[in-house]
Amino acid sequence: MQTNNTTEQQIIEAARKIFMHKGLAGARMQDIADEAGINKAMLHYYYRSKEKLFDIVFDEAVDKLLARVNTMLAEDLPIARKIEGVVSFYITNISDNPYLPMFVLNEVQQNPDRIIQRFTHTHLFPNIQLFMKEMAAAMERGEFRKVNPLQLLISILAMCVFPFVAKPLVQHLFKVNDVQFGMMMEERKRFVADFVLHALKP
Amino acid sequence: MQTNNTTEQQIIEAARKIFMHKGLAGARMQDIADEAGINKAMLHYYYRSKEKLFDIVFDEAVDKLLARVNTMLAEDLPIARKIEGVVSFYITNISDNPYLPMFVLNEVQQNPDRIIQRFTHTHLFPNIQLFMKEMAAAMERGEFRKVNPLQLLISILAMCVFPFVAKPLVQHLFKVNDVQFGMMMEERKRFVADFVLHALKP
DNA sequence: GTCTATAGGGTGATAGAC
DNA sequence: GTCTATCACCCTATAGAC
Repeated sequence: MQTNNTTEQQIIEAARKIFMHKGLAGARMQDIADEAGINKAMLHYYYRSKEKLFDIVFDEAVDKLLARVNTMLAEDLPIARKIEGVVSFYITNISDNPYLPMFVLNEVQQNPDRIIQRFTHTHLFPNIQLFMKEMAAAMERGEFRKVNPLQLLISILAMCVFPFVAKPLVQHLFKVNDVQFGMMMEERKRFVADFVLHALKP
Repeated sequence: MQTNNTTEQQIIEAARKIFMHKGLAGARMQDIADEAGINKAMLHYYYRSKEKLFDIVFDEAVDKLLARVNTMLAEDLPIARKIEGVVSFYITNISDNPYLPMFVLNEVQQNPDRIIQRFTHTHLFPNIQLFMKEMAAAMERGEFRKVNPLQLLISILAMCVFPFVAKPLVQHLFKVNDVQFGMMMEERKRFVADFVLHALKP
């Protein structure tokens, strides 16, 4: 049982790496087996099918992407601090898994039904609505300039996520290696927070 | 020759639709043949292989995505007007082809080398650099608040492109149908331009 | 130019020895 | 639990009749 647990974990890690880079359609069971250093038959022994293995990796990815940001969204902070917190948490989170957003967005497009179930299961949506209401309230108080809260939310998300989705393009066009890209994203935490707060100044 | 031309075009249009939605790995030659209403063998008769057919569709997509924005980047306008123009052109352009950015970004990640050749062929990069220089100059004049021009450029791009990349998610989470999404993107042109210009106020 | 039939190779999944 | 061998199917690509 002790090796069992390890092998299972090795398979999941290998599957995560392969699926993340190649997607469901592009990934091969042989690739995953090679990456895990085991036989192809073992994959089916532990996880019945490619589809099941993918579901596990995908669900895990969505949870990882949202869990920490979700808690930050619910915290009791002044709205400006909360924006800074969400931006910082989100960029940190994705920096640890740079291929995660592209992976999720791509597979959502391929199979929208899957995500409907998954995203509904997490308690994300209430917290997003809370966040939007707090921003709307700050506008009413005159603390923020009045803008469409949904457009604002999408913009904040966009500025955090997009650089990673476009990572290969950014790296090529502006000749930045992985280390430099990491530094750019670290700098970006302050940039995005400042950018948003300036844009919302009355 | 007259039917020849038509069939060729039908194939390209079918290939574009299928490749856009399913990607290179996910698309099947049978899908494209069905979509074009012809036989599978015809695809190979007109375009030797799946790869060649894909290359044509992909190159065409990149050109479409960049051509109009590229000219706008080079125009002689005050920087604030140019930002408004770029944002408006870009959102209009993508609205006509909502799956285009996801398609390009996804395939760039799968095969970075392909894009290196393609993006270099267009004259995009000089115009991007011009745009960044003009923004930097506006900062020097005190017309704009001083920020990192590269971070700024990525942010503008992000706010234009990301909504389309995340379209299925946005539509589900906020219960917007295709018509409403179209209206949101129309509204977004002004939102993004205002947001950026406010964020850059000294 | 357009079709049917099929080659040739790969892929997910399973059977069965150890 | 782990491996080899193999099945059954699917996919790209081509040959060849019309």
